Amino acid sequence: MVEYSSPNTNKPLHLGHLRNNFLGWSVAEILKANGYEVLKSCIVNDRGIHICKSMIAWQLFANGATPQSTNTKGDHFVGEYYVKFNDEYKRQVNELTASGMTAEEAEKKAPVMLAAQQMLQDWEKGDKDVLELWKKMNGWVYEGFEVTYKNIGSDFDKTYYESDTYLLGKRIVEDGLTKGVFTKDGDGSVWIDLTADGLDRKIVQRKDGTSVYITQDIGLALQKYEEYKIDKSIYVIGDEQNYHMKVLKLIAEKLGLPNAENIFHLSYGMVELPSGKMKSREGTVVDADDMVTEMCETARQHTEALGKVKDFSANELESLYRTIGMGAMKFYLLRVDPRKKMIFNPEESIDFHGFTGPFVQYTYARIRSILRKESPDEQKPVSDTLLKLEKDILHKLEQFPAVIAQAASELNPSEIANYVFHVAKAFNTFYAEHSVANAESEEKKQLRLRLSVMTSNVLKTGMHLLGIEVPERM
RNA sequence: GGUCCGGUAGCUCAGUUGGAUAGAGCAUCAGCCUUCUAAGCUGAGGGUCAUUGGUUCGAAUCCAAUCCGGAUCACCA
Repeated sequence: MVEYSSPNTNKPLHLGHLRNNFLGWSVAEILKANGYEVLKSCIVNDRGIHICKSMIAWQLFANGATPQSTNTKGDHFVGEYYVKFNDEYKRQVNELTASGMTAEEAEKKAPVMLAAQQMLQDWEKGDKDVLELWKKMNGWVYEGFEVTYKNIGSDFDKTYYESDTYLLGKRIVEDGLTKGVFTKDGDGSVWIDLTADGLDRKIVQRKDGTSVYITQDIGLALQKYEEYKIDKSIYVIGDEQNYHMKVLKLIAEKLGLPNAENIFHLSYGMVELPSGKMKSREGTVVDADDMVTEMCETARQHTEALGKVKDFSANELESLYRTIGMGAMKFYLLRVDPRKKMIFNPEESIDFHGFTGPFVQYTYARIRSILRKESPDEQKPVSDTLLKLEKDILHKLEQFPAVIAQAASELNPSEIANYVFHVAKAFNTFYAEHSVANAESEEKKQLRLRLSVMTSNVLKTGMHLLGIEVPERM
């Protein structure tokens, strides 16, 4: 099982989430290509203090506004209130410190923060009004996410909701207490001591009895196993959570959960801006929806400038722009080693030349153009000698199965991206030097037609493993 | 401070089970469209592989130290 995406329902998706989504989807496909049975799953972090924050802000500032009334996409609408909460929180903290409170005290006593904490307790108690507001606002976010997921091609076989799994987590905490894995402090909070394993003491339940982040993860780990008896549980989660995942696995082992040793954290690096890390709360994020729109727009400009598809219908054009725009974006995010952090400079938009998605797509379209005019004839003899550039292509093509296996064993789609680029490069070099249609002999022509078919198949299959479509013409 | 990750061309990245002149793409410069799509092809310039020491016939790759950058160690998620 590959768990990926895992959004919070308090803000829209950004570029970092896109890396996660593309990576998770691609890893799942690569594993399938190696014969594994794969389930794609998603845990929606739909409850918790962060959700309450946007709910509080909506109550305070919205005056009943809705996504419909403001004509805003639902996830963006709710995200605005998450930002408003943090603005108000900062303002209140400043006010309190100005009146003589220490910063630490002010952060705990700010009225909006107290209100959010109270709301979380009310939520866990099942307060009717709180639950109703929660459902309403999450509903808005889901409507927004649905659009984004459809755009970027993310899909899931199973979606889990934290609001369903946290109770199982809390039950496991109870069990752990009786087993002596966890201990309760004087104030009622529950802890696990991992100092013997080189880590720290970690809280698993707050003194007010509400659950923390890791509580639901423990519950989910068990639930996944009980439902599907999975033998490998891959979590596609950012490397900022390395410690958290280490703790999760350790706790699972100490609790004796049946699948503890199958938990694997596919840790990927953050996408950073030249100015540093993206922060939702400070508005320094590259929004996922904006990014998609921009890429398709850039694809349109390039396509129009080249003027090769003037006979396309409006629908065909729209679909082509999406194919190229998304191809450029996915390839860009998947071509580097997932474990490494990467820097994205919004000033320099994603390239369409060189080591890019459109380069590979272009090579494919070029080959299809040849094959529309002529296809190999199985009856005719094939040249039995290979020129250097023909041999180069064949040599590359032969590596495909090994590359797929390698990508699977490393859970690394960049292996595929690099490979597919080199195949395309080899074909283009050949293409500039030799002609297929006007080959020196009929045998040569047959050979080259077959090479073309094989190359186009490898490119198409390889790109599919990255979640990228290839166009017949561009 | 503890733990973990990283530092390769102006920029973004490959290469790290030790092996020949360290590779791409972008950017710069010079060429290539009367024949299958120039989103392409060919070539040039550009590197003390952070630094120092060690192991080795041989180090970008292994070891140690140092410097620089980042993540994390929350009753946030």
